[in-house]
Amino acid sequence: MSREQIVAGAADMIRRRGLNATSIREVAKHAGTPLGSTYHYFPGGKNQLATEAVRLSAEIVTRVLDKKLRQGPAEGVRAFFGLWREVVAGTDFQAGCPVVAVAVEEAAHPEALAASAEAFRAWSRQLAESLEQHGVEARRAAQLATLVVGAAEGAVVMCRAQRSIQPLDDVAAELTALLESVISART
Amino acid sequence: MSREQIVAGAADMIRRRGLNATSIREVAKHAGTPLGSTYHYFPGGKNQLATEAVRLSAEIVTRVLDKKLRQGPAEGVRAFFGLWREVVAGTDFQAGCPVVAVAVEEAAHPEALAASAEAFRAWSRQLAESLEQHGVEARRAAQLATLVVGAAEGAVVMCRAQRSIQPLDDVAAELTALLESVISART
DNA sequence: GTCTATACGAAGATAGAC
DNA sequence: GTCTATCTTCGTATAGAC
Repeated sequence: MSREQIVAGAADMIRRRGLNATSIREVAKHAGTPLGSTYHYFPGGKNQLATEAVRLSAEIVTRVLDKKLRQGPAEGVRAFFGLWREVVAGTDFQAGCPVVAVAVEEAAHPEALAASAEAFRAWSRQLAESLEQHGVEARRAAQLATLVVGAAEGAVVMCRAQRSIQPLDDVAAELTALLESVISART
Repeated sequence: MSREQIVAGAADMIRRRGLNATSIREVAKHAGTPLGSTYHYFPGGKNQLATEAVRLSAEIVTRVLDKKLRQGPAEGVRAFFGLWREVVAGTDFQAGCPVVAVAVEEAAHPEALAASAEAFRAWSRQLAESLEQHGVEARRAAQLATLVVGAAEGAVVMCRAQRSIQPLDDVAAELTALLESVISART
């Protein structure tokens, strides 16, 4: 089983149960590799594994965003919400965002926390740049981008707790409307 | 040490480290009570303690909201963001929302998860009712209320990861502006 | 380089002495 | 009713046989 599959498995477990409930033992078992091998690939232990899991998850979202934002910020935001909707609904409300899970449980894994911060920053910046390219003033674009990322992440948490997709859909509806009005005003 | 202080201590540890990293042992030590006593007061074990911690935290916010919303939805939203700002900034980005922590780590604590869902629902409903009373149509009011709660919670997570209060302030600025425009349009 | 076996600590929970 | 002592399980991590 390849190294990246171990990381992907770890990311999946983290987004479902959280970081602390994800043991390296279980990650190894899930990947079909012995415990010792896992430590051979990840000498940094749990910290390293969590960090790479966050980075991998962040990159997947970044790539989708990068592609969709070429069709404009509205399309990018739609895709961003679509991604989270798929994760939450596709796992029967079992999974959320691994970046959030790591950020909430911080503590003994500083590098993983830094990777979380970087993920949020990367997504926000992508959205903000796209908004700027469509005429939104820089400060406002940054604010709106943060709002989109924060609201989506918060809505994912609410959806899982309430076992309903409605929070995500509600938030997506409000934000797409808001962004459309902001962009059309500047066009 | 009173029963409620044990719960308050647990809530504080949960919002800092997360649910799984909060052991009953440490909660007991922090409260100055022996481990056995804690199980005497909370025979349901960790599930019960987590559930009560979430409910207590939820009620504190509910009470503030209830009071501030009498001065209108804008004032309520301002207070809501103010609360979270105080928690995040006042702990040097160490603490977040215990309701989110429990929702993200789900797993073996179904009652605690249900309490989280109830907390989100209660806050949203309070905000939605206030918006309705100020002329916002019911469906829209519910959407906006969900947006406020979700965005605040997501921003809290981002603030902790990035060790910056900016996400919360950005989101608050956007949402207060949005709500003002919605309300003034209906007045 | 891969994996087995194990060291060591801490978790949830309980039994039972006071 | 209060607390000490302990049971059992599982966590991270490593030593060292193949």
